[in-house]
Amino acid sequence: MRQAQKRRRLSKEVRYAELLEAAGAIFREKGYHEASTLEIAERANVVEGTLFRYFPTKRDLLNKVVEAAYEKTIADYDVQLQGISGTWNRLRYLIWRHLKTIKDDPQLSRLLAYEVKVDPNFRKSRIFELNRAYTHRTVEIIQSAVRSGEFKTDVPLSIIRDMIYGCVDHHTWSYVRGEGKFDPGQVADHITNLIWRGLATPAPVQSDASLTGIVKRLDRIEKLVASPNA
Amino acid sequence: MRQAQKRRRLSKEVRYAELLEAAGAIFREKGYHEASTLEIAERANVVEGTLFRYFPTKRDLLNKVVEAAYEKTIADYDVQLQGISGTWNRLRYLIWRHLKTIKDDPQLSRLLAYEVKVDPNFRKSRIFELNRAYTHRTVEIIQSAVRSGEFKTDVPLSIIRDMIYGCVDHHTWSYVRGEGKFDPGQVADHITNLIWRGLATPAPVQSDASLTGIVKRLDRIEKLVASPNA
Amino acid sequence: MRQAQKRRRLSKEVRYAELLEAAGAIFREKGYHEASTLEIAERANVVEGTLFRYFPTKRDLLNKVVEAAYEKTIADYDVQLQGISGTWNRLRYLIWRHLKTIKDDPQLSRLLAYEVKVDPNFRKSRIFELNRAYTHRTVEIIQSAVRSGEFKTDVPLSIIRDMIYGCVDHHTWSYVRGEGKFDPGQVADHITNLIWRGLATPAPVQSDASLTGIVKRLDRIEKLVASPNA
Amino acid sequence: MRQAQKRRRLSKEVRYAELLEAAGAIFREKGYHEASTLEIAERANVVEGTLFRYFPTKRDLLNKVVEAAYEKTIADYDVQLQGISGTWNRLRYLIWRHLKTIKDDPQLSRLLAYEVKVDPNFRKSRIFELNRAYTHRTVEIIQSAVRSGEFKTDVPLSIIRDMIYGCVDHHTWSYVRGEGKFDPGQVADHITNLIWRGLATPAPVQSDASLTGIVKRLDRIEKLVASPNA
DNA sequence: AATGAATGAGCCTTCATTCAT
DNA sequence: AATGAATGAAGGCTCATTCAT
Repeated sequence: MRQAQKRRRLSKEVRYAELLEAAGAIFREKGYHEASTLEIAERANVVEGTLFRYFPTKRDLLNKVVEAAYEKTIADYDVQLQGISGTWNRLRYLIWRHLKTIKDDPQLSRLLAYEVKVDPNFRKSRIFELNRAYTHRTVEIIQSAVRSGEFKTDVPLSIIRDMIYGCVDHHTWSYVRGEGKFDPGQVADHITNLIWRGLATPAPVQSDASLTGIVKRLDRIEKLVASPNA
Repeated sequence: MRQAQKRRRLSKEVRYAELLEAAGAIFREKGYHEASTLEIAERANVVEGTLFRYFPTKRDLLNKVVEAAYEKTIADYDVQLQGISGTWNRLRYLIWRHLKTIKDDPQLSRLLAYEVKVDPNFRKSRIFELNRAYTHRTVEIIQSAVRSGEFKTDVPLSIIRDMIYGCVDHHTWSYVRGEGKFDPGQVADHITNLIWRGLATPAPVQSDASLTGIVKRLDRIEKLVASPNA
Repeated sequence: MRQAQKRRRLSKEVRYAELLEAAGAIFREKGYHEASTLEIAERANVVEGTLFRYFPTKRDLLNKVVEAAYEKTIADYDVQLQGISGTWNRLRYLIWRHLKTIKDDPQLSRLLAYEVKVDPNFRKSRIFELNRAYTHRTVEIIQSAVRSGEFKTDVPLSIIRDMIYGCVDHHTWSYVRGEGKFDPGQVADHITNLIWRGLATPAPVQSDASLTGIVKRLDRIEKLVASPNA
Repeated sequence: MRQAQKRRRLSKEVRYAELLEAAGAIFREKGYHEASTLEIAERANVVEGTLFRYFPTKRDLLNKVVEAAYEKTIADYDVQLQGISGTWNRLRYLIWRHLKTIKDDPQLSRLLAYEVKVDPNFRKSRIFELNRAYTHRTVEIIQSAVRSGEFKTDVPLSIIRDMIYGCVDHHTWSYVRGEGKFDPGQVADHITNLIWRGLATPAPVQSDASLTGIVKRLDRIEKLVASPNA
């Protein structure tokens, strides 16, 4: 009762989480180099020494921060994707989702791009794997469109993937710096359209030209127009 | 003869150039933060103090390094471009040229993207202007294709530009890190094709009343309805 | 026993005090600019980094040194003053006390006057407040003498105060530089007399001229002569 | 005609004077430590090396600056004084004149007090001599008043001199710092009055045997006994 | 007589990390 | 398991002064 809350005894997990969140906040705010382990420790209400009992180095702490956030971010990714059909729609969802992630946590993106990826050991890190898996979904969509004959094949998939993610990076750059803005929906549409047009094989194959086909499609349109959010 | 090269007196210009090249080498090798002014000075065979007689801050030195290299790189740009005609050809040249620049001096690109652009004052710097002018040429080509009716207009030019440069950045990323490789010619072809197909209007603009005409129009409508912002 | 005193672990308070005393010694000896944080740290048997864990800047260290010494110096000031009555006696005590402070720690005075007061932020510092309170006692004594009619009023109190402290400063200047000497008692007498004569209203009022008055005063004189320190 | 004003060839004296005035301006503006020899040289339109051909050290340059200004300031001093008679008037003129000097060039006073006098070798410098001569005039006036019986003698002259100049220093301190103001005429009046009253002997020097005579003498004794050092 | 490039020692300060307690 | 005092190496930068030209 004398001296309040001295030596709060927390479980390893809780303390770990607190450190992670403190580090996340500071790193996001200041970047890696400008952040100091001292202020991170202070924010987590521990002394510096304790920090280093949980994370061997500052760099490792950064990696863990980004890793955790990244994992959380892409958790329900696949779930959502299962509910969406059609190449255009699926592609568009992925791109939109990526843009939204940046919009919601731009500093995380900055950390990933400018602090984590810079590390010489990046390719051996878990984040690299996560990132690979993350972007690979795009590739899969395109691959299956290629297999079904919907898309042309003479452009390597990696180029298409880079085009999508690279475009997003460039386009959101000033927003991430806190200087601009962007509309995830619009940008997603534009990118998807450009990619789609660039890849889609000429019309003949892709449509059913019979009268019953026309009727079916008009049905679909009617539904879409009646409830645009469905 | 005993103690060699004490107080080598050089003209301002020569010493400046030597410092710039020393700094360029060290920055390219280690990046901004890992480089120290001491080792840069040592490499240029001067004491640290001398370095600061030529460049007020380490940051300024970095900027000057990148600026000089950048300026040299884009010097004969326009000249070459004048000899090339046709939207596809001109676009492809620009992209190829950009890729080649990265291939020839990958570390410069890294410095530019990861150290220079990060500076809060970047937007006020000469490099920013150079970069703007550099990428704007692409926009101009597309603009004139739009005006001539060769290209569609519904995608903002900035998106197209970001798609090109973003794709290049992503695609060359591992090379820049010293871990991969790429073929500027091939990549340029692919990107140009993708963009070109995504934008080029179909040669005959048939507006007929045949069933296939109807189907095409329905295609367009459906897509529009599905993504109202497109 | 091999390598002595590696990582002597002291309590915060002790180390703080040791740093303060080391800094005090060096600053007194060399002044602010000529002192280096390195030698201060060395004198305190710590590395330079440790010094800056205790004091954010060199300037702050100086301020703390002077503040601590100053506070100690004027601690029992009021206590003493309460035991002394009569305008002349009180004034003389204050002046003598000030002179004695300089005699006992001349370098502190130099630091205060030539290093601390020079700081643009001096007026916001605690030392400024202490100093104000310190010199204000003199003003209070004179004020009450003015109220009781003992002193004339046409000279502003600030001038009188400045005359006292300014005279002391000038007179002790060479001593502070280590080049001269002075006798606090004598100087205090002279200054007090000069001020007193310059302010005291003409005699008539101040004495009781009756025989009984004379007897009373002779009594007092006898007592004083019998025990001069009473 | 090609390259304008390269290597202005000036006589030694002119260049010396230009350097002096440049240094004076910079020192006054920034003080000794904050001024750099580079900016002084630049202001005088010479290179740094040239500066050191005229003045062996930065310190010497400061001394010469103050010396020159000081000499100029006290040049017509005696001339003026010859036109004034009467102790009060002469004293008042000296004090007023000193105050005016500070008012006109406060930064010079600051340099003298805080940069020049601090130099360990100050007492061997010409400025010290000038300063001595300068303040000695006050002593002379008082001395002659003492000889003529106009002033009392029991307070050392140095105390009186220090009281005058010290009071002025303290009183003008905030003005010199750019924070306050003062009126030379008024302040001169007050100081002169205080000193004058403190020293002037009462007009009739009555040594009588009446009761009041006894009382007065008892007054003096009592005070002497109370403060034996007086 | 002047230049001006170069020096070099030193400045204050930062901070990830260690380790005695 | 936690503390927190201490480290120590390095960091960018300044500037009076020198001296080859």
